[in-house]
Amino acid sequence: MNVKTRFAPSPTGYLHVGGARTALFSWLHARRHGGRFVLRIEDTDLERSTQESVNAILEGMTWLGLEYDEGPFYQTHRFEHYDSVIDDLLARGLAYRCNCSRERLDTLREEQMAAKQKPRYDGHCRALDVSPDEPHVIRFRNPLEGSVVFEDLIRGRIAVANSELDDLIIRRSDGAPTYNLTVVVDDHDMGITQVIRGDDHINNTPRQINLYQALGWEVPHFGHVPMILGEDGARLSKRHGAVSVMQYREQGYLPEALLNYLVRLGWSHGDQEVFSVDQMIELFDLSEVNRSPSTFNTEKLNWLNHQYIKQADPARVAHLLSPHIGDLGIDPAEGPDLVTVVEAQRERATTLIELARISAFYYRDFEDFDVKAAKKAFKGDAAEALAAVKTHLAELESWEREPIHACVGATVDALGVGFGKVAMPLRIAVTGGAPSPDLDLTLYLVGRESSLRRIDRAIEHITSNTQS
RNA sequence: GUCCCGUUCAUCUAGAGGCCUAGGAUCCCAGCCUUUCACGCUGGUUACAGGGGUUCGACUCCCCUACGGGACGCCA
Repeated sequence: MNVKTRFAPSPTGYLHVGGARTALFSWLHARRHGGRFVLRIEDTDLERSTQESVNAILEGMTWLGLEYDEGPFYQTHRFEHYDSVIDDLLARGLAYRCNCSRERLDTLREEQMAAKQKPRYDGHCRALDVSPDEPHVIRFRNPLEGSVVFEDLIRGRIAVANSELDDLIIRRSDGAPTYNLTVVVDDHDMGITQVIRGDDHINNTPRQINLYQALGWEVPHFGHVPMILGEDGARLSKRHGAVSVMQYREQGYLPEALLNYLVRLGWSHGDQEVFSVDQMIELFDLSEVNRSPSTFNTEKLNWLNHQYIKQADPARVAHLLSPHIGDLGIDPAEGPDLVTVVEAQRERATTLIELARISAFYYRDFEDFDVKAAKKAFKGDAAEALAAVKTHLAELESWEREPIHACVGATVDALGVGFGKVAMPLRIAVTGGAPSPDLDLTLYLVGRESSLRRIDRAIEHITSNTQS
């Protein structure tokens, strides 16, 4: 069978992580089975849909690398088609006009709630033959008896009695079709074989299946993925922090890290934690997706991002890092090669923002010494040690790692002290206390001029502090 | 309220009746490594929601309860 899946967001906001994971699962299923992946924009709600949202969703999909084979299709471009389907249902008596007022519907709902019943339309207009000339909506004539049973790809068997369902509106009084109709028409027309979507749609599925059957169409398979909760156990929303996929890019996350985090949320393959996209495609299976909701955990995302920053191609990381360096007001061209800096610093940062921050000292003098580091390093004879090592460094013929290393060693020998007595103050003098790699590499990258200048600054700092 | 769905460490999860004195990962703690910070390595704390069955045996199957979530729109 030719597999075809889709992602069908409504453009009423950005692409959030929940939607992104649903899209990922859907995309993975298509890729895994050599099928096709369709992007469809469900914009039948004219009030809330915006072009900016469409752009934001497209941007998020692109950043994550979830490329689609068909689309984006827009439901607003297909209204004529939906109309013909609705007219057909009407002609065959499978739908009917209803002119119940909103007031009547409201009181009906209230009465049913008061009577501890599930609120639903009572079928008042079913046999009334409302005139097409007066204001009306079109309702689908849902079967009254029996039940709808389907085998969910993730949840297993789900059964709902038709007596629980009511006659849903498929065309509004303004003539616009509604979601439950358009989704069925589109999934059918586009040849979707597996409808993979959030589990907030589980309750819609039985009524949609009734629609498929009324239309004489083959019913696709359904897979409802559980939702993502915030750290407090409530549905993930803005108040939990970043929910937009693009916010993660801004905050210095790598797309493959987010993807890896998302794929492991509700799905696993034994004890494996790190998956390349190719591995996900090879191993992902809908039947292994969990049935319960999972909580979004930024700490684990951070760990994964750290892993990816460490193992990714340094040139690529440097490329992704440069805008963040720029945000600090630094031009990476005016200092050591950014790729080399990335290689030196990457195991010390969990995000690109952090990487930029701890790498700033290579490019410009830091403002202040880290208080704790300075207190620890600048004690005893630190000023003397710095003066001594500066003299040696200033005489160096070539500013390379080996000579720098030898130079520090020579100073240690000359002073007859432990290596740390010289190395510690020197490191803090040059870095200000930021995490840094080998001392000789650090000095080499910072450069001779800046290093010597900063040593002077440190000596000044120490003497002024001890005097006061 | 009614219907649908769910419930293993703080979090993500493994577990398809005996392999479970419940495994891995994140977080946290301790130690090692070390010229800073990290990386890395070693070790540690922490979980089968509760109650009934079924069975020689249940985290695994069934029922009930509790708790959590979703749906109940002329939103999607």
